[in-house]
Order: sequence, then structure tokens, then C-alpha cells
Amino acid sequence: MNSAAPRTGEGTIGKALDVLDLVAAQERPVRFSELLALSPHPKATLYRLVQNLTHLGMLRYDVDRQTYAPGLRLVSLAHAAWRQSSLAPIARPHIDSLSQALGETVHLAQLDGGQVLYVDKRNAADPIEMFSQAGKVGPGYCTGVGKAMLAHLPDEALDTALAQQAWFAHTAHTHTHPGTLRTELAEVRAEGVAYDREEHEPGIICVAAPILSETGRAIGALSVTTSTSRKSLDDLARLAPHLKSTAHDIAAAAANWQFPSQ
Amino acid sequence: MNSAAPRTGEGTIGKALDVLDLVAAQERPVRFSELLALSPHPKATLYRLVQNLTHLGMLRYDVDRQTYAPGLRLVSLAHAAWRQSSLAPIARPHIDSLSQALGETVHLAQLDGGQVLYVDKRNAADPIEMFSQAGKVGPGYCTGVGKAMLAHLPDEALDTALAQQAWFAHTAHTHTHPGTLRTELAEVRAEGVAYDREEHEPGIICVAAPILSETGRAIGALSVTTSTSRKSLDDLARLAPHLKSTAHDIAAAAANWQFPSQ
DNA sequence: GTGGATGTTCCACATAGTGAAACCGAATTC
DNA sequence: GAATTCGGTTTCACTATGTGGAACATCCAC
Repeated sequence: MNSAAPRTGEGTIGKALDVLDLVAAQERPVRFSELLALSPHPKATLYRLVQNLTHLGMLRYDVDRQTYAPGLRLVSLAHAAWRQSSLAPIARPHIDSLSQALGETVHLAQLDGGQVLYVDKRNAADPIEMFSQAGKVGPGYCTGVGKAMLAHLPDEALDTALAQQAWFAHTAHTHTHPGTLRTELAEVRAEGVAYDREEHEPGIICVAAPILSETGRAIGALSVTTSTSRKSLDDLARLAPHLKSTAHDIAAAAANWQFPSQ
Repeated sequence: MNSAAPRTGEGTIGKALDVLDLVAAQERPVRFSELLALSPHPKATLYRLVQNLTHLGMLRYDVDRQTYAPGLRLVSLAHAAWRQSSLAPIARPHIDSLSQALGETVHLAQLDGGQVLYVDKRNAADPIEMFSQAGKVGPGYCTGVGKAMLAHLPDEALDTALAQQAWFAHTAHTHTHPGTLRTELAEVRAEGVAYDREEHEPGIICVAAPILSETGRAIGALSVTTSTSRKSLDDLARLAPHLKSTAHDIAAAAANWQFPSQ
């Protein structure tokens, strides 16, 4: 059960983007027939779609291997997107000093279609490799940053966001139902920080604070991530104030240099 | 004189991408009317296009300011593209140690539609920067990496690539004609490295070496960039062997873990 | 050879996108 | 406070564009 296409819209453009997503989702170059199997479109349609995308530089075709991979044109487009639509450029100095001060990995994320999109990451001195990198997406319902942002969503938006979650039990601690998550979100809202208690990856915990706009909307979140072998949840709780104040600083910086409401 | 749309293809998808490019090209959120002025499409058409893209998450609409900016969905797509289609993941350790050894800034670039696309950068001072610089595009005809790659292009591909250049005289040293560049490219091919002799920015010079596949095709290039105030061209020439050997190492690494021909 | 995979092309059909023009509403001007 | 302008949005007849079933072409493997 792949997480149903939530954004799949009508129109040719939507179909084209679905194909792009599909290619990107496989973590390696794919053959036409693989795509065909995964795609709802008939052969000829998919063929033209893929061919168009290739000519447009959005896909790269390897003649020898007969495989398709996401094209580099995307990278240059994303550059613009990252600079304009992400908090990263504004937040960078702040997360830099935060990670410096704490000696732990700091993530900056934003909500995109109910999913968490990591837009920047500052690695601690010794890089423990884990699931995350700028551009990577993660689930909203079982990550610290995800919950921090969901907690500050207007009711209606929260409903749609929750409907977009996979509710897959990554670990024994994962919320698998909107109900239980909702009650935690109330807590998060009250406390101002969210915790990931090994809900996504075993052994990985984090504290996250939302970055709130003047109107109280979450425009992003940042988190300090660590492993249970290094720190306990109580340790993280002690970092919360520091985290909150950094989040506040970023919010202020974002407000100054004009920023979107959603 | 914006550098004419070289890749502008037919089809609805092409149009949609043109719009994306347009939005990305402005370095700030744009209003509908601005786009309208820049776009060849009639009002209604552009409107639907923009609206579709917004619903698909490729553009972000700011209700208050009534402006459009590239959407974050691009960032996640690009992440996949960067990991699969760029040399960056493979080359990172090599450019790391190169920049470490030389204490200078190292760039990794690939050719995309005649333009140079920087896919990674290792700054002497600061550590990891993802899209901050990666994703940026530059001209092919007046950068070190550009010339290094152009020099190893098959004839036909070179012709089309040269046709896509702007030939704008950024400085007094810039090639403004295919002819003079072609003779330099022969030199570059013979020597194995290309120099940027303040052709793009005054005071900025670099040495670049192509990363060649087994078939002799340039799959990328890397460069050491510095300023005339820090180093001379002769200094850079002394770094060339080191640069070449790193380029060779990367090529080998790329060949091992299978890689595209073009 | 025959069978069964691939990837590519054809073509009648209608869906999906087009764009001139009308419409709306807010900010300006008279 | 009616009239004008200027953004942005909607309508609708038209047809260009994309659709997809099916036939075709290759390339193996047996």
C-alpha cells in the first residue's frame, strides 16, 4: 500500500508530475517497463509523457542502460525554490550556532502536503548517519518536527493533513491513529515543544520546536536529534528552552525580511 | 536580453515548465501581472497554468501578498535528482579531501543544456552547504569547469552547446565568439585542464579538470577557485596535477558504481 | 525457428487546454 | 459618490493536444 497519491491532480501537468514523482521514488534509474507497471497510465500515454519530460530536461535517459532518472534541471529549479520558499537561508546562522552550542544534530523542516520536508541540517561534529538530509521528506505524524508543526495548524488544515498520513507503525511507539495523535498534539501545543520518542526510528529521539509566525501559524520547525545511547529524553527536555528561543529568533528574522503566511 | 528559452519545448508540460522557470528566474515572489508581462501566453491561459502549478505544489501562493514563488515540492524532487543524477554523492569524499589539502574552494559541476550546473561545493572554511550553492547555474563559455567539459564534448554536441551560449562579455577577458573559444578548447584538451583567467568575474580565477568517463566523455568537472589577491595563475598551474588526479579518482569511483554516459 | 519479453509508432477519438471577451471588486480619480 | 482604471478571476465556444487500444518492431532465450 503505497501512500496513495494525495496531490495527484487532474490535467496533463499533474500526470507528468506523477511520473516524475514515480521516477524519483525509486532510488535508482528505472526502465520503462518498471514505470509502466507502477503507473496507472496506458503504455502509449506513459511513453509520450516520459519522452516529453526527457526532452524538457526533467528526466535523464541513459541510452546504454535504457533507464530513466530525475534530470538535473530539477536541481537548478530547486535551487530557486530553496532560496525563496524555505526558511533555510534565514535560519542558517541560528541553527549553526545552536548545533555548535549543543554539539548535536539540528534539523530545519517545513510542512509540505502533510509531509515533513527537511530544508536544512546542521550535523554535529561526529556525523552519525541517519535518515535525513536537505530535500528529504519524512512523515508528519511520527517525527518531532512533524508533530510540532501539526500542533499549530488551523483545524481544517489539520484534518486534511492527518488524512494524508500513512499511519504505518515504524516502531512500537508510533501513533497509528489520528485519535491518539490528536491528544498528544494538544499537549505539544501547551508545552511548546514536541518529542519524538523513538516513534520513527528505534534508538533515535528528538525535541522539536515550531517556528511560529506572528499569526500563530507554524511556518517551520527545528529539532535537536540524538540517539538514546547518547542522551535521554530528560536530557533533551533540558535543551527545550534553548531550542524554543532559537525558534523564536528565527521567527523574528523571518518576519523582518517579509515572509509568507502559508 | 534574457538568455532566450533554449529548451522551451512544445506541449502543455513545456509551457508549465516555462512558467516555473520564469518564476524561479525572478529572485523574489512575483505577482500575477508581472508574470503576465514576461510570459508569451494570454492572461487566461497563464492563469490556469499558474493555478495548476500551485495546486500541484510546484508554486506557492502567498494569499496576503498575492505573489507566487517556487514551491517546496521542487526541493524534494530535486533531492532525488541530486542523489541519482549528480556526481556529488560519489565525489564528495574526494572533493572534501582536495579542498582540505589545498585550503581553497572546490566546485563540482556538470553540463546541463550547455550551461554549467554546480552540483556541489566545498568551501575552505565552512562545512556542508547543500543547495545554497549547489543548484546554481553558470555560463559554459567563460568558466573553468565549463570549458573543461566543453573541450571533451563530441563535435555535434559541442556545436549545439556553443549555440546555446550567451557570449556576453562579463569582463575584458571573456570570449565573445565561438571561434576564439574553439581554439582554446583544443589547448584545454591537450593540456587536460582549463583555466578561467578572470573571464567571468574580475579578480576571480580558477583551474578546472574534466571528469572523464571510460569512453572519454566529460561527465563533470571540478575546479579550484580563488582570487587574484590570494594566488596567481602560476600558483594554480602548480595545483593542476593534484586536481587531475582527484578528477581521475572520481571518474574511477563513478565507473565502479555504474554511471551514465550522458 | 518460435515464444515472450521488451520498447516504439499509428491513428480515430474526445478530453483537456486555449484565449477573446466579459466580469468583478478594490483602489483612484474626478 | 458616481466614474474610471487596474489588478485578478470566470465564462464559453473552439480546436489543438494529449489519449490509449492495438499493431508493429526488436531483441533475446529457448
